[in-house]
Amino acid sequence: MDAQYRPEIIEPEAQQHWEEKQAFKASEDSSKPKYYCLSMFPYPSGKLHMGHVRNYTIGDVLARYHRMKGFNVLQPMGWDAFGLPAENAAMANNVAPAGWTYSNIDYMRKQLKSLGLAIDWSRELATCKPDYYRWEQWLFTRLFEKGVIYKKMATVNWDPVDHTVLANEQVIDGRGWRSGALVEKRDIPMYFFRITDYAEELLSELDNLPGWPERVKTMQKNWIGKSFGVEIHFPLTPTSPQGSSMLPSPASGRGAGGEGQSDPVLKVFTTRADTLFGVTYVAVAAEHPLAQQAAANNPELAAFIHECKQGSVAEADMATMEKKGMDTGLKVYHPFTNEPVPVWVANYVLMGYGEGAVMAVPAHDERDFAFAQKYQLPIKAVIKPLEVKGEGGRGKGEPPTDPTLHPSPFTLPYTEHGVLMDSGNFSGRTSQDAIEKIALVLKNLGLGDRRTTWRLRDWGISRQRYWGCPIPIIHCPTCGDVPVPEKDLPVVLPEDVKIDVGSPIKKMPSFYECTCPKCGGKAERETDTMDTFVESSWYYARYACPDLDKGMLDGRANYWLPVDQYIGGIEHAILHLLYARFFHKLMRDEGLVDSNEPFANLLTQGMVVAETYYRDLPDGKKQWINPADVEVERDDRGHIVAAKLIADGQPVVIGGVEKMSKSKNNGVDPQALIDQYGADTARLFMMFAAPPEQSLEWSDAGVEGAHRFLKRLWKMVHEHVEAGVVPAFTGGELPENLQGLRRQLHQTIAKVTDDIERRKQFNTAIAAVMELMNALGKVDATDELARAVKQEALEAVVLMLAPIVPHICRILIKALKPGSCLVGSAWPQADEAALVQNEVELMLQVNGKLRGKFKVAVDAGKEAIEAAALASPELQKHLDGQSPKKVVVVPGRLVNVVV
RNA sequence: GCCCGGAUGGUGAAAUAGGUAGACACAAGGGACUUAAAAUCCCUCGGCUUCGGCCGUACCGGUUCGAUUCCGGUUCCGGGCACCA
Repeated sequence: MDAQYRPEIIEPEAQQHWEEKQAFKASEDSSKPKYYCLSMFPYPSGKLHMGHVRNYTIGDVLARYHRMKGFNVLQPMGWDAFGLPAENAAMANNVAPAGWTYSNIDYMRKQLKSLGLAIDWSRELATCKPDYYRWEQWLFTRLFEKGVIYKKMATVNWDPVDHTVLANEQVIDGRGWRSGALVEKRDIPMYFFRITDYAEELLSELDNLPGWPERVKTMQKNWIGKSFGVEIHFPLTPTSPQGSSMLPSPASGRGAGGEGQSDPVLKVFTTRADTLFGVTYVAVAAEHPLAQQAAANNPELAAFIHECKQGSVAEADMATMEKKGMDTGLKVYHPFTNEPVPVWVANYVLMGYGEGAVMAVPAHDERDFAFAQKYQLPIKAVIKPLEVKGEGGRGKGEPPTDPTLHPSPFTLPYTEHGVLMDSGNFSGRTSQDAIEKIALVLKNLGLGDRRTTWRLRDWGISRQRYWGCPIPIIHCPTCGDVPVPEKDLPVVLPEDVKIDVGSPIKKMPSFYECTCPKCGGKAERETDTMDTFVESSWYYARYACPDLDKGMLDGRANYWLPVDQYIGGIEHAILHLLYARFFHKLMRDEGLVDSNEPFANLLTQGMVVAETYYRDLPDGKKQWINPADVEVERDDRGHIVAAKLIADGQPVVIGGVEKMSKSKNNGVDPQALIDQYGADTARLFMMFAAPPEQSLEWSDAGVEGAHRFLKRLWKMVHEHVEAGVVPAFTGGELPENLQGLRRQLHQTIAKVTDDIERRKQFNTAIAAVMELMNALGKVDATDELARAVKQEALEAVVLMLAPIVPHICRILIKALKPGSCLVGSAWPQADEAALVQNEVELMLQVNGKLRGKFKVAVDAGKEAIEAAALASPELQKHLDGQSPKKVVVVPGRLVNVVV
C-alpha cells in the first residue's frame, strides 16, 4: 500500500476495473430481493453541473449501500435528449441539434464515468433515438384509436414578427426573446391526452404512496385541485315571475362556441354558491361567445378584446397583470331574483377554465372586490361572520379584537364562510347549509346543479418544434386524422437539417408528403412533435428492456418495476412526476405493466443554487455571465455587495440566487473540482455539505476539508497496516477505554445504517464516522488487543464510507483484508452486546433552565431518578431554600424541578 | 397573484418523537514542529457580563414544567404555475 493518497491514480484504476469486470451489470435474479434505484436522467446540455453530481451521488450511495445489504441492484442511466436548448444552440452555433446533442452526450458520459457511479451502462438509452421513440409513437397510435388522445384548439404564445410559437420561457416581459415583439395569444389545433379521465385515481392513489414526501403529495393534490361546487345558469332573457316551467331545457350539449344559435343561459361555476345573492356582475373571458357577440357592433369593446389577446399564456403572468375589464352592455338575469346583471369582459377570466365565465361577488372575493372598486360596480354584502356561541370575549388568551369573531362590524371583502343575510329564503342559513339548498333549488328550476370540478387540465402535447418525437398522424383530406400503421413506424425525424427560425421539417416535402394509409390518396404528415415530457414519462420502464425490438416492454419490466427509489430535483414535484404517474396507468391499462404506480419511494433533492450575474445589452436583452468568470466583493457579514468580470475588470449586475440553469448561465462545472481533488472528494463534500432535501448554495469553501479527511483516513489505515494486519476483534473481555471505543464503534454503525437507510441524511452519517475517527486517533494502539479493536473499527469505517467514497475504500479494504474485494463486501452490523451501558447522564433543570448534570444507573426507575436529582448539590444551591412545587422526570433525558 | 418549502454562530450545518442549542466541518486567531514555507499536530472560537449569571434559533404573539421543534400572524428568500427540463 502506497503511503500517499493519490486519487489521480487509484480512481481511474478502480473505474477501469469495475468496467472490465462488468461489476454493476444487472440481471433478473429471483434469489435476491431486487432494488431498482433510479436518478432522473439528465438533459444533455453540454457539461455536468453540481446538481447532477449531487443527484447521481445520492443515487449511487443508495445503490451501493443496498448492494452491500444483499439486494439485486439495478442502477441505469440515459439521456433526456430531445428539447428546446438543442435548437437554440443550433441557431447560435450553426450546428444540427442532433450532432450537438450526441457530442454533449459523449462528453457528459465521460464525466459521469469519472464520478465512479455503479451504473449498468449496458442499458443506456437516449430518447432521441428511433429505437426508443418508435414505441412512444406506437403507444400514441393505440391511445389515439382508443380516444385517450384527441385533438382540440388551444392557446399558444405567438410571435407576430418571427411567425413562430414561443415557449413561456421565451417570452420576457410580454415580448418575444429574439424579435422583441409584443407576444399575442393564438389558437391552434393540438393533440391532448385525457389526463383528466385519470384525475380521480391520480388523486386518491397519492394516499398509497407512503414513501413519497408529504410536500410533494400536497403539491400534486393542489395541482389536481378537486373542488365541489355548483354550476349556475344565468338566463339570457328574463323569466316570467312564476316561470320556471317556461324555461328552456338545459343546454343540449353543444359547445358554447357553436355559431348561430347560442346557449339560452350563461353558465358559471362557483364553490361559493352561498354568495349568489351578492352577485353584482358576471365576467366572461375575451374569447367567450357573449363577448364576441357584443363586440360585433361595438368597436371600443372589440379593441379591448384585441388588447386582452396580448401577453403570454403563462398563468403567473395572467395572475399578476393588471385586472382590466369593460362592460359589454349585455345583461343576464339572476336565477332567483330575475334582476338584470351586467356582463363584463375581464382579462383575468380564462376561457380554458370551467365555462370561461364567472359570477362576481365583490363583497366576498378579493379579486372581485378590487375590480368592483376600480370600475365603481355595486358591492352587496350577503354573508356575515358566525356569531360566537355563548357569551363573547370570555376565556384566556382569546384575542378580543379579532373582527372575524364579532357579528358586526366586519370589513369587506369578507371571504370566510358565515351566515347568509339579504338572501331571500336562504337568509340565516350557514354557508355550508346554503350551498346545499341553493344547489337543490337551482336543480329543480333547471338552472344549475352540484358539480365537481378539477383544476387539472388535459395535457396538450403538440409542439411546433423540430427537435422532438414526430407525432405519428397523417392528415388525409378524405379520411381525416389517420394514425400511422404499426408497420410504418417509426416516423423517423431527419437529423441532417439546417436550423433557422421555425421547424425545418415543416418546410421539407420529403418529410411531410405521403399517402393516406386508409384510402391511398395524397396526404400530409403531421409536422408537430411531442412535448418532451412524454419521453421522460416512461423511460424508467424501458430501462428494464432497452434492447427489445419486438415491443415497448416485456416481462422484465414487471420484474424491476416499480422503481424502489427515485431521486431527483424538487422542481419536478408536479409536472414530470404527475405525467409519469399518469403514463404508468396508461401502460397498465394497455397491459404493459402490472403495477399501479411507477415510483415506490421518492427522494426530492434540494436544488443546487448559485448567484447569477448579468450585463444589460444595448438592445434591452441580458447577457448572463457565469459565476466562475466573476470576482465578488463582500461586506463584513459575507454578503456580496459588488461584482466585476475578471476578464475586463468592469462591474456586472448581481441578479440574485437561483437554481443552476443553462438559461441563467450560473451552472458551476464540477470538472475542475474532480480534476483537482478527485471524484471521492467531490462526492464526499457534496454529501457532507447539507442534507439531500435541502437546497444548497454552491461555494467551494469546505472542499479542502473533505479532501483532508480522506488523506487522514488513508494515513490512519496505512499506519495501521504497516504495523501488520491483525484479525479483527470478535469478542471477549476488554479494558474500560477499549470497551468505550467499541461501544462508540457499534453506536456509529447503528447510526450510519439508520441515517442512510431510513433517514437518507448522509451529512450526519459522515459526521458520525468523523467523530469515530477522532476517537480512534486518540487511542494508543500498541498492544495486540487494542490493535484488534482498531482493526475491527477501521474495517467498519472503510465499509461504511464505501458507498460514498468507493475508490479510496476499494484500496483500503484490500489493504486491511488482503484478498477481499469491495464490490462483494457486506455492510457491517452493529453488535448489540457492545452497545450495553451501565450508567446514563441526565440533565437537571430548575424551572426549565439547565442547572447541572447527574448520573444514574441505566435501569433506574422514576422514583430513583427523582431521589437522585433531589439529592444533588446543584439543586440545593438553586432551590435557595424554596421547596419544589412539581418535579418532571423524563427517564433517559432529564429532571425538571419547578419551584 | 396562487400552491409548496425554507430562515439556527463569521460560513455549511447538528439537535431523529416537545427535553443539554451549535455535534461534525469550513474560515479565522494563537501555539508546536521547521533555517523557512507548505504539510501535519494541539488550543481558542454565538453575544453580553459586575464572572453570580443574563440573553440568543428571521420577527410578533400563544400553548407547555419545558418550544429551533406545536399553534396564530408578519417579513424575507427559494421552487412550481401546465411550451425550460
